[in-house]
Amino acid sequence: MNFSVAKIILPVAINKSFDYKIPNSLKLKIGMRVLVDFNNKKRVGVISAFRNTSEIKINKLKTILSDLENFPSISKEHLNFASILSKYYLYSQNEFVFMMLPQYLKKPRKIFFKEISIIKPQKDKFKRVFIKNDTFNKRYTFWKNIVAEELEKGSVMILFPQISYLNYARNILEKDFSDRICILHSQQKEKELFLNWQNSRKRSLILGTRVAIFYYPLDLNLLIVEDENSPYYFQEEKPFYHLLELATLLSKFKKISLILSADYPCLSTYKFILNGQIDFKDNLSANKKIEIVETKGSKIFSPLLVELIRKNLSDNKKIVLLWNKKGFARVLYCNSCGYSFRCQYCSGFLHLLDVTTGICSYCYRKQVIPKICLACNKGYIKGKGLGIQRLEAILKNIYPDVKIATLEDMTADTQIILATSKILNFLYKDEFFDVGFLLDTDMFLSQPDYQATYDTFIYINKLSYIFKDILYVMTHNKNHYIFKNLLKWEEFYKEELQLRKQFDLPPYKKIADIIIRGKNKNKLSKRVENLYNKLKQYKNVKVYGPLENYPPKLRGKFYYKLVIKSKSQIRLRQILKNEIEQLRASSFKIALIIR
DNA sequence: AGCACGCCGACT
DNA sequence: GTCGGCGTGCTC
Repeated sequence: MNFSVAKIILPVAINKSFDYKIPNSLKLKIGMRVLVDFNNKKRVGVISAFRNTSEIKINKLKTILSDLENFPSISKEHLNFASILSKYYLYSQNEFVFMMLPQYLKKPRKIFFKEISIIKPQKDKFKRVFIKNDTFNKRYTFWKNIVAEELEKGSVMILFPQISYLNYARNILEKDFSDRICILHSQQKEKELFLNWQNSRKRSLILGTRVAIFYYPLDLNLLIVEDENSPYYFQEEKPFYHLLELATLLSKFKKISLILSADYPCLSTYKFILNGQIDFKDNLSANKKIEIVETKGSKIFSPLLVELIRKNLSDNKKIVLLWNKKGFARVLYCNSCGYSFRCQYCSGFLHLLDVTTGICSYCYRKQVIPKICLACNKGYIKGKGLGIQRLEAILKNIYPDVKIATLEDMTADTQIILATSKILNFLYKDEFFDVGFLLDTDMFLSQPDYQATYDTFIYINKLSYIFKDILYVMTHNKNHYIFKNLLKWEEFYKEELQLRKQFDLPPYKKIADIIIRGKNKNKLSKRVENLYNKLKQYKNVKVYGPLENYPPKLRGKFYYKLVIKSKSQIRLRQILKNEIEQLRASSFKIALIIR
């Protein structure tokens, strides 16, 4: 049948397609890219449907200018999935469709594809399994055969939290699947990503970061999320999705299996494991050596620690001291009038980067710090709070003959290395150290965030893989419940879940932080108040606020926060979608964190 | 989303 | 007077 009108999806932030007349000369299919005149600009659009009538007067319709390909880049199924996603994420179907197109295809290029016939494998069951083991290598040996089996019938996608991890895994997987591997991540050049995308359309093994899920091939047969507890899986900008959610949605939509693979599950996954919604395969872990050392007094380098380090040095061990604060001092103040240096654009204190430079902890703007206070003209500027650089200086005093350096500056003969949590990247380099000392355990535990204990648990356990001999965990508070079950993870998880339940926290209740920023503080607070009153009217949710966000001022803009709690994640997303979409065309910007 | 249009306040 | 920030409405 010959249709006269095509519905075209264009890259705009509204859930709406636009009707165009079809010229006789063109053979078009759903999902094809075409060139159209939209708002007096030539834009690439994607055909979503064919009609013979339009709600717009036929003589007002413009005509499609040209086709841009011989074979559709987007399938009907992808259009459908984009529509499902738009129901509760802060993006329209249109925007999701364009997320599924590589950048190269968003431009008006005419492409001739080699036609490929894709046979969608017959799948009819959504199944989730969690595979637990210490390292990627061990987990891989477990699911390698499943990948090989599923590749017989279609494509497999494995997602990684970071590009460095992806490259590390690629080296391992290439030995088994070299001819099938396609890599997709956001830092590839336009052309490169397009070529990889093209290769990945059929019977491929795709390795990618979180963006890759939008490029899934039609014959996708199995989805694997590696290192599933990684914080990198949360997209902190629009459309604010968590990859685990998206992976679950896609697997359900396509009725395929989802393998979650990590050293430890995230708490919400563990809750699903407990109630039987996720299968669980635990493979015995290696024995970890973690020792909790109670420290007393305010000195970081207590006599006990000094001796412990000295003993390990004399045994010729390579030592890493872990301290997660950079720079020299954390707060700069005048010892006479008490004036403290803050960033003029943000609300943050300046940290001392080197002898004369202060740096804002939020915007990284640098500022010269005078010796004498400019406020009272007589006091000297002093620093409070230890940064890793100051720690290095103290250490060189205690051990004058020992080679000490930071992780960035270390050489082969460095004996004591000072490192921040960045050291976790060594997990993907297969490099190990002998002995570790976690010096700032208490600071991790006292973060004002309900996730602090869980995050510390994961941090300590991940750290322990890096050390061949032992990881010493220094604390003033040995009675904290985290230490009771540091090596018995299920005990820890059960206790943590119980606390979360007791205090109405995730994964029992879903929480959204709505963060609104704007230049005009008064107008902003009125707007936030307004939104609060609207949100309050919904049933079965609790709204808190408005609160000043932390930091309350950043790069010259003010930040307010509303917190909304709900039992149902979907309901929460729908409410947010309703209320926040209306605020789009205002001078205020919104960020969302949903946990 | 991006853009034009129209309204109001502040200031060469 | 007019420049520019911001709210509103439209795009086939």
